Amino acid sequence: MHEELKLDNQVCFRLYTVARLITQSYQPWLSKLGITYTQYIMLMVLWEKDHQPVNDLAKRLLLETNTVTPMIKRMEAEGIVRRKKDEGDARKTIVSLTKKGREMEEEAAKVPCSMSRMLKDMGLKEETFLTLIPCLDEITEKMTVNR
Amino acid sequence: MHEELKLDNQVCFRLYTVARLITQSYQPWLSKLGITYTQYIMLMVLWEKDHQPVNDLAKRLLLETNTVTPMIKRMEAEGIVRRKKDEGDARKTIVSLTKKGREMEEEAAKVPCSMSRMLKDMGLKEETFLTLIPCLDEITEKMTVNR
DNA sequence: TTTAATTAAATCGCTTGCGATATAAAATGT
DNA sequence: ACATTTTATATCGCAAGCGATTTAATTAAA
Repeated sequence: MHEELKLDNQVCFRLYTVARLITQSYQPWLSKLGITYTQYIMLMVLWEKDHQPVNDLAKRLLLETNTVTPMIKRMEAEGIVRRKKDEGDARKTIVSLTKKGREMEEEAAKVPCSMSRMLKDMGLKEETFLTLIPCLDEITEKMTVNR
Repeated sequence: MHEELKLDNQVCFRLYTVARLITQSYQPWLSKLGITYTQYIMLMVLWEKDHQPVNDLAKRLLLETNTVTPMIKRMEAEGIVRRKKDEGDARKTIVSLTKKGREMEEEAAKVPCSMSRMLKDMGLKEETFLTLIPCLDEITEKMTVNR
């Protein structure tokens, strides 16, 4: 048996699992809003700064445009965002929030608090998450230097 | 602006990002083996213990059977595993490694070492990952008590 | 200025991941 | 024995996620 191939020795499997578990636990609240987790983080980006080209949105979320374009189109179909060609540079597609998309921010603002309470009720301490942050940021930074 | 909705304040986004980035960085080696990351962890489970029902594999990876069944079928089509109904309990499908699947372990055993070196070359310290492990394990444990 | 290279989006094909549901076998209850 | 419930797997439909390629617009180069 190759010790290095044991699942229990894999950090990546742990990250993969925790990311899925946490994302799943957002669903009860997000489904009330009628959005997915990925759409939720996309909206966060737009609530912070409206009217951005697809490329900037993709860069911010560290996703490829071939993930973002179809996603934005689904959100457009839901009436959450609008797509319009940039007048200065016709290659760019500018994504903007609709009234509906802007108004969702109020409801969405309750989600982080609900999540915190739920995690706390499960017996998870804030400290556990605070320990993760600098490590995750370091990994992200080192793995994205050339982008 | 709702402070709690800023992307930079989201632990979950960090987890989601790092999990994707690390998984992606496995690809150069895994594509040589002709498998995906999820297939790689599935193989790890089978290399540890061959001949397991779909349900046990799913439980071990904390996935649903509706994710595992199609995946196993693709691996079967690749000639890596074999599926056979359990003789004692006809509800169960037992998944076993083929000769090809077993032989892949030798090549796969080189992957963790290559990954470690690559991460090190990026300037990431072993310590960063070791800090993550207990936190991730605690989260996984607390989030899966009722399964 | 015409050509070549770069950039921005979009399209295609395929694998995951998961909620919901279906099917069949086994276990349990009456 | 027969109906009910539980368990194990599979199927369906849809949203990501991403490698590879395409298309169109802009920029740089010759």
